[in-house]
Amino acid sequence: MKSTIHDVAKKAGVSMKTVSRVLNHEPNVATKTREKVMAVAKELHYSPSLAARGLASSKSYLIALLYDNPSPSYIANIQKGATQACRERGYHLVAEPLDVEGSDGGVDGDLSVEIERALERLPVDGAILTPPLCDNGSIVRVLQRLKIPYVPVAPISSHGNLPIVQMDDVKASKEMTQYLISLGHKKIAFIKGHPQHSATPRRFEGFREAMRKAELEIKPEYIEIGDYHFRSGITAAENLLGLEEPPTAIFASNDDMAAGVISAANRLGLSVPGDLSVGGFDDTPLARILWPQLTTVRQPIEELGFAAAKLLMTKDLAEDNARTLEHDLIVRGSTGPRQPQAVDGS
Amino acid sequence: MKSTIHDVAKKAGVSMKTVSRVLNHEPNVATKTREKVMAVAKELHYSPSLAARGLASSKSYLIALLYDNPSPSYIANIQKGATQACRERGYHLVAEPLDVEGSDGGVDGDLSVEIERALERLPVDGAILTPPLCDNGSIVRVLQRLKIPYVPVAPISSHGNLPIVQMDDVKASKEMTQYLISLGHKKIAFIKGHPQHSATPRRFEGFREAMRKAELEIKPEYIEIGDYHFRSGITAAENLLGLEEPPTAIFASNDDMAAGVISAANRLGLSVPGDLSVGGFDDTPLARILWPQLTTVRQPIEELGFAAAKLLMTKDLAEDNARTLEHDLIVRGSTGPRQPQAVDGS
DNA sequence: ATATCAATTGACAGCGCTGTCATATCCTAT
DNA sequence: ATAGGATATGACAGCGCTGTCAATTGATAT
Repeated sequence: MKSTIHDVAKKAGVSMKTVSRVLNHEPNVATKTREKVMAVAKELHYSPSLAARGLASSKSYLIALLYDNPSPSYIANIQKGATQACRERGYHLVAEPLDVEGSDGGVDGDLSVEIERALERLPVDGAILTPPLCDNGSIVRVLQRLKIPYVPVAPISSHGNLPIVQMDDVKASKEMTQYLISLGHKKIAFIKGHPQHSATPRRFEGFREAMRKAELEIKPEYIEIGDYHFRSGITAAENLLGLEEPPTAIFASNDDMAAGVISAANRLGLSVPGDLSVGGFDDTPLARILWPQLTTVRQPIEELGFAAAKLLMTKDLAEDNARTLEHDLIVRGSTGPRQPQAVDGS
Repeated sequence: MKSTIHDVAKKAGVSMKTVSRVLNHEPNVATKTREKVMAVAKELHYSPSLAARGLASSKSYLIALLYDNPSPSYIANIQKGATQACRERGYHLVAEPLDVEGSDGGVDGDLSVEIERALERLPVDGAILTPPLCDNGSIVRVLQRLKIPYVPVAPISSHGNLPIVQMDDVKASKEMTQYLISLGHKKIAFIKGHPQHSATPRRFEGFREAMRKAELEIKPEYIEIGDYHFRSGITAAENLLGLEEPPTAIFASNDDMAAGVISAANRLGLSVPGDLSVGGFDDTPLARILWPQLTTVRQPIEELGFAAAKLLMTKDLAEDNARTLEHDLIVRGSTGPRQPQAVDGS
């Protein structure tokens, strides 16, 4: 039933090695031979055994996606992009969820063991490291010791001169802020994310740059510190909107917190975007579910996954070592022009 | 660097075959020998090569997770459970997102080809089929032709006497309805999901059973048809709440629609749960983000993934052919006792 | 002590492919 | 026509493991 390279070789009247060459797109095969082999291979429904190939060439045609658990949709998108890239080249994506928190008490022993066991056994040809894993020393060390090439997605720090894929958080954040400013807002508040997260300082930096450039004051009381969760968005918004001179726009550095802001505003009887404009970041599914729908920044997540996988497979690992992909500012209903004080909309 | 079975055998003073036996938990190995081998293996950091093992035994120790794209969180949870099960047995999970919609115009040719190419090359030992794929004829056919064992997760139809894993939608829905009834509600509306989806009729059935059992009338105008999306929840709620005699509780058959209901209610100035109780289904992340948080049904998704993978690996594929896992009714803030008409709360 | 049988162990081939290196073929320049 | 070099092909070993089956050991019964 299942045909081997031997069958193809015999039927095509060539040696196994030649078939192998054709299948691997190696050079130095006569066009005629190549065509003949291709034809026979198709006819016989031949497809090479990954195991045999792997054993002989010590490659596995497998790429691991290492992740902890940021939002499910983030991972799903990375995974989608990566799988797509893999398909194009006959690779496959192996999912390896890790549990940084779970590995008791922060002693990084457990985690290393977990990942090591998983990867020693499975000789993947490369690994994609998503945040926050890409900044986890013990994981990176294991990878290096196992000599597994990896590509960090949106890491905080540089990884030697390893190529990384990322987006420009600073620029995106700046664009959102500038958009808010262009709507006439001057009193703009910002809600930072979790201090540990790599994007947090970058998103704030973008905000600052835009404000400075527009010569707008950043009042200290307009800067709140959140943790990327819905709840913290509510708290921050309550503080902000309780101020004597509340902001007319709030830029929350992710969608969940922005959702919190909208929720809080609604409860305080403020209309969005009439009384308050709200900007988010990430374009999660939530952004479209909210009412009004959220103006936010779409991260090129799927593209990041695609690029990471491709880098791993093509071993351009030395070429240019940071691929920055383009985001989009998605304008929806949660932002609008600043309303003149003390006058109701419409 | 990388040690082989040969190294272990030599160092332990036994044959390779014996080492192999120990590693595969085969019987008929003297306890003493087993321990000795284990010790040496650990000392040498030995871990078998999947490729070699696969080649020799024609098994791959790989399981494919085939999915289309219900919600990302659904897949993420299935994946998490499945990976966990895989780890316990030295297997790995390969993610294979498929695109049923995308395969042009519904001619199922494309999709078959897509999956076939992916799977012919990668001889997985089994596949987990998530909805809606498990009810897709062409996919099932490919799997059968390739002789790949598969376990459907929550399929509509039975698959011969193949084992499946599922939850009891009818029972869960009934419980939610009974809970609503126990709060004193009598005018309870139901929002159905997308007609194509397997769970839709089942969830409605549970609702009906509970209502019938409580001898409560199901007014035709209290039954709305949605599509599992937020938007349809809004529309349905607007219809329902615009009725002369509006319901005091709405049971939406998933969380997204329930979120729509809450949103619509808020906009109409109704308080939840004061004026209207709202129940959802799925316990998506959204359920905790809403305000008030949603009373809903937690599906045992992770457990389903775990069970499916385990079935595949242990080849109990004939034993009992439907594993029904337990759900939970999660009571949160969106439901409360029925308020006497025309009296405000507190 | 010896036959008998089960438990334990090992020798060896070979899974399907690719790397290495040798060989055969073709073309170009003399 | 012939050497020289490039191009195309093939023979063969072996990747690291497991299946088969034979050999050895130990235990039990006579």
